[in-house]
Amino acid sequence: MVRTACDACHRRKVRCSGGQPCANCSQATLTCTYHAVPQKKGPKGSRAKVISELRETQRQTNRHKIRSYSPDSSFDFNTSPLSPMRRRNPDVLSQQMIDGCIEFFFRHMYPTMPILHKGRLQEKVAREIDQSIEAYCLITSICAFMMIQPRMSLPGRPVGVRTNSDDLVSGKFTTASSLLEEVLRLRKAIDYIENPTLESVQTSLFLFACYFGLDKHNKAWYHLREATTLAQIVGMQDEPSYLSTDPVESIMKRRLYWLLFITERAYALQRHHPLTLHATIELPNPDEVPGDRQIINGFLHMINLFRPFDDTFIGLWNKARNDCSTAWLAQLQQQLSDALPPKLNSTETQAADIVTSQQWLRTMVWQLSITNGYLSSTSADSSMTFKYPIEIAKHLMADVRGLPQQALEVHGIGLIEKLFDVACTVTDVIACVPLDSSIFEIGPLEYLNQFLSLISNLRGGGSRFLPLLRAKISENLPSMATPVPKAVMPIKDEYVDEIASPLSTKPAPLVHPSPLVIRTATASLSDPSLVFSDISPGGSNASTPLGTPTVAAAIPHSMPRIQFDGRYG
DNA sequence: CCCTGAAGGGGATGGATGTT
DNA sequence: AACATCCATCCCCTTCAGGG
Repeated sequence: MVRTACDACHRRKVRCSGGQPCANCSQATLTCTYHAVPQKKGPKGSRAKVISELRETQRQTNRHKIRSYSPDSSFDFNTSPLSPMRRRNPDVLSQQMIDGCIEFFFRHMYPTMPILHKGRLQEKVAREIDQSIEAYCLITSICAFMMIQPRMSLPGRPVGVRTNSDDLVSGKFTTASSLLEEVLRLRKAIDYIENPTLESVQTSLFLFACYFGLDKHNKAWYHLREATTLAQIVGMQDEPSYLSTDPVESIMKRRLYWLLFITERAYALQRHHPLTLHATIELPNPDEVPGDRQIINGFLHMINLFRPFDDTFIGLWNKARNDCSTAWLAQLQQQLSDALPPKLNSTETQAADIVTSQQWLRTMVWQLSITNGYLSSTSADSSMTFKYPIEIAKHLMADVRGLPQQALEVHGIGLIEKLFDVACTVTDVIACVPLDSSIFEIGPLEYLNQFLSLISNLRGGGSRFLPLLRAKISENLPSMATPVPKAVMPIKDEYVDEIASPLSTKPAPLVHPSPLVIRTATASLSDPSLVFSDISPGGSNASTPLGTPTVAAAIPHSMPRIQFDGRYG
């Protein structure tokens, strides 16, 4: 018996002589390949999977038999002539799903991730998916990422009948998990680390995005670092590497590098991680792809925003150094203001991310300022005063108000987390800084109400962040009468397909603020660094085009870890 | 119709691995 | 260590298409 049969012999179920080419392939003039990936052997998961499966199907068919007798037509799929090990499992990744996911990606995600060419990707699906494990992994990881988008429906499932939101959610998340597992399994079989391609980098980025969305931040960071490391192995940080490749690929590669650049910086801020990528190559050109002008302009704005958050800032942020100054911080705030033109030349979707990121980054700089004791109540530069976050909140609300809800929702949990970060900072300011309320046309508390209202209305985060924000507010501002925003719409379930949502009329469970123990800032204002040292001096949300990282960071570090709802963890 | 060869279903066998 | 379970290989056999 041969150790591994070649792909053709496996498919033909004939004895394989081994070797290259094997006797059968040689006789049949076939290309003899050994691409098939052996599956892991031995039992996995719960015991007696097959038996329980059989039992379950028998139970179901027995029940059906009573009512009607119909020929079973559910086994006519999956006739693709692939070796069984590489064969797509149509239950998990059907053609329909691939098409649906690609369509969704280019309709909703492309403006924030303009790193794939639609035609090329479709060609890859048609030609390469069965031939190349790299291509298969890329497409599968894209589909997994689409599956965790709040607005994405599960392709191929009848929407409506018998689908309640829980089914849909768990269906989508189960699908996403299977797809992720599939990618990781297949990747083990190829030496993508020693011989990475552009696809490897893209796949790692999508894996990061998936785990980010699933709130699994160790895995997320691992894959982000994998993406940046592979990018460096491929040489993406060197300008000359963009000359030799095919023009379309070169364009997408350049954009990918900059997307990684932005993403890494946002994540570094949120999670106190170091940077690996720097601005070493030319920026993308807005005019190189017809129709992409606006999108790339928006993309350039994002790059501009994150560019100042270099090793120096991150070093200070992570307390690896301490040589900052008032002037430098004030200049950084100025840079953030200058990074954007008065009128954004971008899509609305991007504008949502850009303005939120800008205000969020200002909040980060402000936090660094206060942590290092550089703020003063009398500074002429408002960015160096204690009340600055209230100004930030005001701007943010003004910027966001003009945008359609959808433009905000597309960014998923990431954007909501940024909003949450800013709101938390504002809460702390209101709690700790004596405010002369006459200065503000609208009271700062009103901004908090607006944040609550906004977050509760956005799909994809309300149920995770709203209770946290409520808890934070009631802990720090007990005087603020139950800060329930007026006209709160029922929080729509984050993952309910929009078509299906009219059917699931049950208002999503309003999560009550759990009895969180938030350590309140108790020190006096005479020592501002103490006051705010436990307000996320680092851990806030960053906005990432992928959605921004997370909550826990924005919460005082001493706070116990919170189970949000256990569904995804 | 028969002959031939390919396809592929069924299943024996055995290796690998998780569970007890 | 014994056992259960899953997976891969490949033999055996039936089916079927194409040529005569």
